[in-house]
Amino acid sequence: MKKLQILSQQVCFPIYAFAKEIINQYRPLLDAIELTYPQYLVMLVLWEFESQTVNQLGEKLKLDSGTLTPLLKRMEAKLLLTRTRSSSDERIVNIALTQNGKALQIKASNIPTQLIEAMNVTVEELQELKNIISKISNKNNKK
Amino acid sequence: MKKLQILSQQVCFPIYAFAKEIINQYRPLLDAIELTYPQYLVMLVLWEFESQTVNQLGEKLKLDSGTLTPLLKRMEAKLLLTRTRSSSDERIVNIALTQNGKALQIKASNIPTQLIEAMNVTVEELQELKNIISKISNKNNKK
DNA sequence: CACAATTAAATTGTGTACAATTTATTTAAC
DNA sequence: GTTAAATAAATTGTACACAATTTAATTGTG
Repeated sequence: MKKLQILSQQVCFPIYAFAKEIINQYRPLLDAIELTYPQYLVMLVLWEFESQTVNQLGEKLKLDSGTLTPLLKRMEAKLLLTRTRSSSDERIVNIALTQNGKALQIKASNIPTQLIEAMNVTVEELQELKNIISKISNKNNKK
Repeated sequence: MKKLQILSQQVCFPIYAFAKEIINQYRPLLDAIELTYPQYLVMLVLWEFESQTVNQLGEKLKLDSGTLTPLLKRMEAKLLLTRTRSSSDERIVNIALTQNGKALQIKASNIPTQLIEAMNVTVEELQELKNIISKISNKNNKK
């Protein structure tokens, strides 16, 4: 049993470290458009779906309102998006892109390619990684 | 190019989400011994190496002193470890386990097995994941 | 030997991440 | 139709994570 309590034997630590490494590789690219990685993820969703509730964003990005509310307020302050209470249901806050936010998509368009270059990986390798993760994740989502 | 700017096409987001998922799966197990995941990683290193400098811990865990200093102070407050300035080089702080810290290894011994059970994965799947990550990571470490 | 360069931690400041609670609104049950 | 249950965000509090700077000690060079 003791063998499982050694860092080099850990199977989860490399994933934790690799996820951080990815975010660190994104950092200089995202600095150029003044976004953090989680903020960039919000932009990806909004570029695709135009308008989203806080809940919808949270489901897609696996983040709760405790994380999203302040994050979205910072993005609102940067004039990237608007936060508007729904008139039909005052509990819901709708997040929508501003012109600024929409325009940013063009400036960000080369980031995916740049990241893959910076990480010195092939799309195939990342795809392989993605496949294994989704294989593992899906087992638990169908409960 | 636009296709690469869609969340579902992102290859890095699943890794980011999966890393968080792992930590969330660890949480209830680690709550029982009052450790966070990064604190657990520190314990793994110290169970293996007995004494480490802050730098050595940082290299192994890919964390800097800005993260480690307050984290180690919290662990010191919990009487798991001691922080002692090296007498031969006053810049260096040595981290060593207390009896409490050593004793915790036994209480933590079933966590790896419990985690794999909780995540509903096989060791083989995690090993496969680890292999791909190390294949990718190693390409960049030999510069 | 003095002093610049380097090194090791600590500090400061910003931004997640998430549990737990709170507030406000809506829906459901009686 | 009023109150209880449920829902959506926001708030509060704790703990990373990391860039940038600071502090203190050590090493290297002339």
